[in-house]
Amino acid sequence: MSSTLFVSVVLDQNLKKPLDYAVPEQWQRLVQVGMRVEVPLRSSLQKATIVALKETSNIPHLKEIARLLSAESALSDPLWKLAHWMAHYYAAPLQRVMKCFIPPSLRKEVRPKKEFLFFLALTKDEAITHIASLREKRPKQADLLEQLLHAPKGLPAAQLNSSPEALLKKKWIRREEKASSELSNEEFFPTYPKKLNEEQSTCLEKITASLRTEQFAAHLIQGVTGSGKTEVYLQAIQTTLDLGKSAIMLVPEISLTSQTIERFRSRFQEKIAIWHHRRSLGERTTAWNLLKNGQAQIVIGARSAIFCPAQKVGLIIVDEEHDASYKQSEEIPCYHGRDIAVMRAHIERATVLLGSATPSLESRYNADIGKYTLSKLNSRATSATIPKVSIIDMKQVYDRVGGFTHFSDPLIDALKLRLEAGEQTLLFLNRRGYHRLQMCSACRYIIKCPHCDLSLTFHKNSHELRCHLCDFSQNVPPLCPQCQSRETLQFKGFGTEHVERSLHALLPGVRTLRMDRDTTRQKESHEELYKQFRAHKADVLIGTQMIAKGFHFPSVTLVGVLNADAALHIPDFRSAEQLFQLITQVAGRSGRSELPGEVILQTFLPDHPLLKLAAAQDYEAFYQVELAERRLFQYPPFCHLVKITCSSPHPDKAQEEALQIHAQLQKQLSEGPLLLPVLPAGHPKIKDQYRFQFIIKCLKIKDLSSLLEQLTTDLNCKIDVDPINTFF
DNA sequence: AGCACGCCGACT
DNA sequence: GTCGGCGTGCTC
Repeated sequence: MSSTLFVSVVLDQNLKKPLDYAVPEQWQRLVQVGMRVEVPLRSSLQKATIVALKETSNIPHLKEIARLLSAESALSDPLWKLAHWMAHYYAAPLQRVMKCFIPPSLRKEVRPKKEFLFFLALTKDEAITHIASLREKRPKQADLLEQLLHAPKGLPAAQLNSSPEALLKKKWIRREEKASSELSNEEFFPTYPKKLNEEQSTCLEKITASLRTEQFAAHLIQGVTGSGKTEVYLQAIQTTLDLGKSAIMLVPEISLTSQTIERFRSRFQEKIAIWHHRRSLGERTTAWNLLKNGQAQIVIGARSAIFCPAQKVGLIIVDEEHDASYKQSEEIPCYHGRDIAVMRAHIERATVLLGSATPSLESRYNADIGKYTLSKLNSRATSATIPKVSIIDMKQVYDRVGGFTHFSDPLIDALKLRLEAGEQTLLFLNRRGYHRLQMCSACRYIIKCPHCDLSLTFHKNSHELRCHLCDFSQNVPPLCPQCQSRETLQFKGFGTEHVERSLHALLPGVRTLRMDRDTTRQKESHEELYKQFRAHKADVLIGTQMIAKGFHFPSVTLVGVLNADAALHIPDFRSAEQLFQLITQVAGRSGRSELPGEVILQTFLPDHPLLKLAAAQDYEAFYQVELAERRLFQYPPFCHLVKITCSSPHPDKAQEEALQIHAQLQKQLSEGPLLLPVLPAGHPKIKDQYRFQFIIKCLKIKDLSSLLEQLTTDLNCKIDVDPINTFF
């Protein structure tokens, strides 16, 4: 082993550029790329990761590394390669990329979460005596003793009514370390592999074959809702484990519920680690360690789970690969979890499995040109049939009723039938709140958020106006803020709250639940609502996007989409695709067991070809039409897009910066990449930041990366490679 | 003149 | 991220 005199390190704190340090003699043979170290910076010590070993450095008078924090590299070889690829492809500073690979749980050196259980250390009689004597002067201690008296199996600290210190000191109670929740003794009712139908087994055979080759292979499973994709996943994972390798499974944020996890736990028991952003630092450290030392061979998580240190990765699954939550758009690096998954599989010589009922155009196209192996699952695995879909022309309804209504007659009739039959209904409306905006009828003033360029939404439950971009809220003003007229505010546009209220007016006694961001603010409320509806505590579930995804409600037989055309008004190349996926997904909620399902799409554009395709549930036809459009107008998958956004509290400055970068790129770019003009973003102002942006089209990101990388270091802008939308 | 505040650049 | 330097603008 040669000795290293200098190293480049990336600091944990937000410093874009790597810094060089000298290596003290005793460590010169020990240092490695990926090691965690502590280095002096100005007057303090900072944690950092070594990113390069050097024999020379251009910087004079280097300071020395202060401490080695790990004995070896924190990242495996493949993960290092992946990190560098990411930094290059997404034109992101290595520092930001390292943030993904070395999450806060490691950077802060959090110890794995320890949970304690508290027990009574006395006999029952002793306890009762003590409770009596404590009751007067130390009521809290008495309460605690009493609580533990009734809990012979012990209680975790979180459930104790008062702090246990005093009683611990007296040795009246004792505590024991609980096995970490990851490897809990909780028993899961084990399930066994199900018999596959012909489509499923053909698909699984292809996957098994590529798993055995131990070479990179990509599969796309295009399977209608209920076609049994998950069972294929489960058996593919089993094969992976049998080969002595580990598996990573990505699921959309929203479907990471205990239902999903239990399904996997009951098949694979303790070998599973769970990885997502809502877990505490301690829990994540536990999961990380289990994977790192090979105790867990399966990890299930949202997009960030793709960076976890699973050993010897053989299989990576991306469920619902078209789902937008895989794309990180707000923060740098703006990566796509699915694309990282494919690249990681490539680097690890693993098999990657993309699954969806409505694959993204990109993935399906990759299958068409032979990059991915396509397997179709067309038949529903259970006896369930594909639901009947009808389109209702709301223009006619409007003319006949003489005004706006949420519910067309066919929808009301269908609803009533379900109520009588004791079956359930989903109503989907992609807007929350009560009224969308309020306008003064005297002066036409629209009440806007003071921090964003967006009208405020009226929420009836909390009786306030709220901004859906920054969560600012205020009371409803008694006068028009502009012309001071009284009682001239008109409310326009309707959201889920209004639908719920109207439904109660229409069908008195109907039991409803509402599921949108307002009712799912608390941590567990999402799952709580879901359980309630499944337990038939309500007849109708009204909700936004989030009710479309992944849930299985056996007794839902009707789905109403109240404004099926909403997405068509957004000027974005992906609108059509997103609408098709959304309608297919909502429709998939209906009739998933023996009962036949029905879907009603209400729209003001009943003749729109896209809606007809969506109603016919004809993915192939949709794909051909949409692909032709993309080819004609040069959009992905026929090119790559890069979105560059500049923001500033001053509108002129934001625009100025964007124009400057635009001009600079224009000058440096050769033929090929195409720069579209600088425009205000779809939301031109968010949280007091004005935003200007432009799009670059190019055939290969490679042609752009070196230029973009230069932007990240010099200028203040956000680069989004392969953005999920071009408008917002 | 003296100080508070915000902006900006450097940090090895 | 965090610190310090610098310029602006306000107060004493």
